[in-house]
Amino acid sequence: MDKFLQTFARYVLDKKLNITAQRLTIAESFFKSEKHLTAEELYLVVKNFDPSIGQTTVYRTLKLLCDSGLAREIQLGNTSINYEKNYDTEHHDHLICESCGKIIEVTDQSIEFLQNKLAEKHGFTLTTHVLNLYGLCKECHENREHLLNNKKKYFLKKY
Amino acid sequence: MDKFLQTFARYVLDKKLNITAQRLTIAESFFKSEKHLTAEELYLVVKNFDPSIGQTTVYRTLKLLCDSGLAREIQLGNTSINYEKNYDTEHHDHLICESCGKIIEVTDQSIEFLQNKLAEKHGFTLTTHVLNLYGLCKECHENREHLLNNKKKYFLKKY
DNA sequence: TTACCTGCAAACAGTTTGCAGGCCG
DNA sequence: CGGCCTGCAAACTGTTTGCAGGTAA
Repeated sequence: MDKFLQTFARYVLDKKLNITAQRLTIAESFFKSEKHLTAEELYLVVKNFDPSIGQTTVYRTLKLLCDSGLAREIQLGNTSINYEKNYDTEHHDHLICESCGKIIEVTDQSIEFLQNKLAEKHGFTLTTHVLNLYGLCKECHENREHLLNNKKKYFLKKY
Repeated sequence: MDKFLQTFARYVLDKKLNITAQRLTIAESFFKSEKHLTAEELYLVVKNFDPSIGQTTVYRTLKLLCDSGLAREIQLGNTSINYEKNYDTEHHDHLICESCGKIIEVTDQSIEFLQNKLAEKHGFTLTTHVLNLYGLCKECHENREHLLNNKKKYFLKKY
């Protein structure tokens, strides 16, 4: 973890920018977090540490983290931007439960391989990709069985 | 095309809503369009037909079209929501050029198959998925060759 | 000292909502 | 006629920007 802070610090210095308490606090909170946070969510976490930090600075620091390659923007819902760690980890895809919001990260080499082949076929040079699979997780699927039954009844009545 | 208008009209009536000139104009413009429009873009098209239509109505009608299953929201860039036709077409993935913005629609059965297997492995029941491949199209890749060379020089100088 | 950094408030873009009047059926 | 529909303006959300004062090096 400190390793990432150091990487971040080095990047900041390289760009002739300053290392500040705010930037370190925000970066550290980001590295510590387990989830895909939005700027808003990270702001709330950071504010617990140091209530004087404003959200503007969180936005700006997240942008810095992305520039440095340590973070990455991802699109999960249609609402706002989530930020994901982008170091020390393979690229991964997401299984997203539309009911409880749970997100499972997965990697699948054979899918990656086919994606590359597909891009090649169309003359594309890939830089990145997004694969989100939306649906219901096992638990939610079971809980919703009765809802589905209701829907079935509705259709039967209708036709 | 008229077929889709009729489907839309039937859906509207089914929901005990009214068929109005605005809704028909907006739906027709949407069906005619070849691209993935945003609400804003569709509004501009519609305004050519009938300048009295407001964007609020475009938003509301697009929502109706989604409810009816004839349209679908998709995320392409990080900015706004694009709407895509969702009828009479297979599901398709997108190859997106980050330079010129060109979008190529593709389908790949073997990738779909692997996605389903992946979801199954995690107990997920899929409803939909998003696969966007970002990169450079052939033309842009070639045009950017010299830019890449400049970057290389930069790195060599630095290390 | 000098340029960068920060928090605040204001601006902004995309989208949604409240409302008064209008139209469909 | 009654409830749905519309356009307008205003509200809202997430994000960015201008600015005056503060801080790193």
